[in-house]
Amino acid sequence: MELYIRKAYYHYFYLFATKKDTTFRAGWGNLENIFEKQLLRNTVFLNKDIISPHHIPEKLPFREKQIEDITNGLSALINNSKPNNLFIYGKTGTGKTSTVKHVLDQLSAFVAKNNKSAFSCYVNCRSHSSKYKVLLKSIRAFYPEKDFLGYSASFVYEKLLEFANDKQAHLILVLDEIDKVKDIDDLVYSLSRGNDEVQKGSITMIGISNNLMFKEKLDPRTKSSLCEIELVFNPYNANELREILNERSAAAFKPNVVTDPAVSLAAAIAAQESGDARTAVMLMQRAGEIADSESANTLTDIHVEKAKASVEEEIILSMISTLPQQQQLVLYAIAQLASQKDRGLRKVTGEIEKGVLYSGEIFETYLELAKKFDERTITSRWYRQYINELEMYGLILVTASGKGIKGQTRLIKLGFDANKIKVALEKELFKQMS
DNA sequence: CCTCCACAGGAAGCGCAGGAGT
DNA sequence: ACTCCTGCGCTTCCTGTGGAGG
Repeated sequence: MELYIRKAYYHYFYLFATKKDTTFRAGWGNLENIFEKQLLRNTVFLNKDIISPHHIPEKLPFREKQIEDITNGLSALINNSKPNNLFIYGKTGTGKTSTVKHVLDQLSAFVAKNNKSAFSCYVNCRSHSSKYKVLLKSIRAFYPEKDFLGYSASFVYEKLLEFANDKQAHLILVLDEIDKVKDIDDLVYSLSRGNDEVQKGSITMIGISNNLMFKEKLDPRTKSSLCEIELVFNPYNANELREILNERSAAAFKPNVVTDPAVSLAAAIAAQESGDARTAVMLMQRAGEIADSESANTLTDIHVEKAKASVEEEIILSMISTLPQQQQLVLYAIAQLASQKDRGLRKVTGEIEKGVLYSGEIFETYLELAKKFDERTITSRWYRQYINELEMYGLILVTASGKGIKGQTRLIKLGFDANKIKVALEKELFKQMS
């Protein structure tokens, strides 16, 4: 199968290479017109970037206290003493990263003005998931002209200390998603040791995590040195989300485009899901796109309602695309069983619900599916592990079996619409088969 | 009350990949 | 270039649990 695709690919390139001189250039004239048209097209947006989830706003409403706390924690370096390490916890979309970046921006502006020596470096530990990788990433930020790839971990570490010592610098390492670092105890120990060794500068860690359990798993010594100051970012409530959206909408959309019910609905949906500002912002952005496609002049709650389905789909898709293939098959087995009519009409806590499945029957279906797809199978033990993970991700709901059911099993229900998940999984699984 | 059922989930260990040390 | 080490995904084996049924 792969061979055929590769052949088709070459064929395509062959055509492209030979024909581009004629067709491609001939198309230029049209291309300009398309963009011209795009430019003239009516849009509700003023600046779309501001309503994108990646945008970091200058003002962070409802985070004044956290900003103050972080600033206080770091303020020691103004007097050339060593700041405290910080540990920040909060669910996704509660503004942890934005707030920290905001404070560091302010700090670097202050430092430049007042001739202080402080450097900060942001490391996302999802992609830099070991002590070595974290050190490498930070040393690159401090010596941008030199590449230390290939040097040993201890050398990179010494180089970091040397930098702090030579420049009498205060280094601030922001470790986002710090729970992803495998040898976290080692990293924290080294960095706090380093902090003691540096004479006039300092090394400060700001750990960010959305996993509260992570803290409990740490070595007690690691915990006490990393969590010198602890901050919790609570989820936004609907009112706060509404205000955030209002503020951003004012800059992102043209005046008098966004209606109040639209903002209220987007805030309500996001607050209900998790208090996640990212979801709220995504909803507004998508609603704007939908309004554009309808050539509407105002953005109403109907657009937001439509955006909800699309945003939800996107979240599901991004979630399941990161799952291992076998786990996708397990989820597919659940979706398939749940989408069968009148399947799993079972009593849960007194009430009859639809689509409630036994753990055992899902495993059997999974085995059949794997056979059909010609894939290897995992054992039932690991299958249970996968089920637990799927529950953690919120893709399925799990309850323990009670009276009326023989033996001890678990009742499993999909967290989202079965057909939507099925379609998304088919896309994903088919992609991997080829 | 005992036994069976239908699982849950802990512990140990195995093979592999990839990084570190030499 | 080579060994050694370690984390990861997974299997094997096992003990535990709560209800049905005799």
